Amino acid sequence: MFKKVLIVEDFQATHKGIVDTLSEKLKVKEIQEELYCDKAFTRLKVANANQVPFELLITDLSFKESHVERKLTSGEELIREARKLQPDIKIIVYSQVDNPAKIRALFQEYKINAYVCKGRDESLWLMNAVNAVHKNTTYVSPQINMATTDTIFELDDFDVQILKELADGLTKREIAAKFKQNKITPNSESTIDKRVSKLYDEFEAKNTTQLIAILTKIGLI
Amino acid sequence: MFKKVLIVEDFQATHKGIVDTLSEKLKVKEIQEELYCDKAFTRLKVANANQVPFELLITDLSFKESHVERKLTSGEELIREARKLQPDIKIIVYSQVDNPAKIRALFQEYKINAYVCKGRDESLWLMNAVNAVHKNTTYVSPQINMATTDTIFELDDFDVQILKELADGLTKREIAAKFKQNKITPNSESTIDKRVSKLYDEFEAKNTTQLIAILTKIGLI
DNA sequence: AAGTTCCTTACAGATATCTGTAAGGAATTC
DNA sequence: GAATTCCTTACAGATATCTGTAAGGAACTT
Repeated sequence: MFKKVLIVEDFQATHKGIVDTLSEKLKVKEIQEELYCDKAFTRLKVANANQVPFELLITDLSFKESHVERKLTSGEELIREARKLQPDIKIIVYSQVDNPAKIRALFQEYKINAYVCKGRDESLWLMNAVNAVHKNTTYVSPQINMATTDTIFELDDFDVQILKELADGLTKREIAAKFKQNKITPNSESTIDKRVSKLYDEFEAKNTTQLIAILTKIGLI
Repeated sequence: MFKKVLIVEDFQATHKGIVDTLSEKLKVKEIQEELYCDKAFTRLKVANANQVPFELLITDLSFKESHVERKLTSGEELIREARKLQPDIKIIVYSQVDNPAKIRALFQEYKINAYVCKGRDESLWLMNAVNAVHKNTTYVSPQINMATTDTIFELDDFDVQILKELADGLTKREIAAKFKQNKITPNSESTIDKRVSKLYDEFEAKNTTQLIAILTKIGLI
């Protein structure tokens, strides 16, 4: 079993539950906890420099703002930096996000090793996740239906960029102009029209407003 | 101090933290826990019928779906029913929501007694909340800025109804027709135009798309 | 090299949005 | 009861959206 684990999570009350699971049931010896991404990353760096690196990182995705100034403001940023620093570290994400597309993106983009969704029976899933990751396999807690086909649309960067500008209130004409200015191609109003229309089909939206509402709700933009 | 408290929260790992705070620091004797709103409500009813009612209810707002069929699917519904059953029970909401408008609505609509936002130092805030409620005052954890004026716009039911239809992809013309059919007044396309335009000013949106994006993000629709 | 497919772009016509102006009715003030 | 204010509604003109068609270019197939 893992010997040295770092837990990063800003819900203090949740720490105890995780630590209990790890120490009592999984007999992990050294468990460190952090409330802030920046501090957590510092710990990773120090441990690495001292050649006693962490083997497993368990982190949430969202962290509330605070008076403390932060460089890393989200779990995703922490994961990205952790991967850069220590490519072989195991990473379990532990969050309330239950959107398959988002979770799939975490596996693809950051090569996370497991995803555990907060909720009932979470300690069981966390145990399963740790065991699976220790055996070099991946794990996703069971209530996430990764097989759902209705949300696997790949939004490429270009689409996301358009959608964010639309959500920001820009017209398609303005977006085209902005893209031209920023040398982003393609950049004709027509192409942007076409791209967005294609998204209507994929997400069964009738117009831009509904499309943005749908994507905002499932957290893709 | 309170003697009999019910905690309703579907994040199992969080239970331990809350229970520790209540039992060790606040010396609460009887603490019961539930993962489901329905079961929690049953407990309230039984305790009430047996004339040993709970004095304090601490509940989350959002509960993940599960295979168990549910009547009460959210903390808000549980709170509403609890208030009906036992008007004098103290209620502390413990959730990750940090939107002042939403929290204000909880105090107004359901007469909750305190609101604690999940996050760093939450156990301290929870203690403060319990103490305050015990003294018959209200409490809101400090990182929530209830004084912010930029989110206190009162969206009346009519506005919300329009916004939901827009987010559903209906055109304003269709909304007007639907309102006429359902005998909802006012119902002219023009009035709907005007209402939405007024919301642009309030939320600093340039068009419908941005307005819906803003309101969806802060969770008002 | 010709054919196919896919993407980008232009353009055009039908709808929808947004922003005014203006008129009428209800409630309130004076 | 006249004046004021607020809300609803109609209408009109300028933009923006949405949906086609069509042309040209790049990449790939045959």
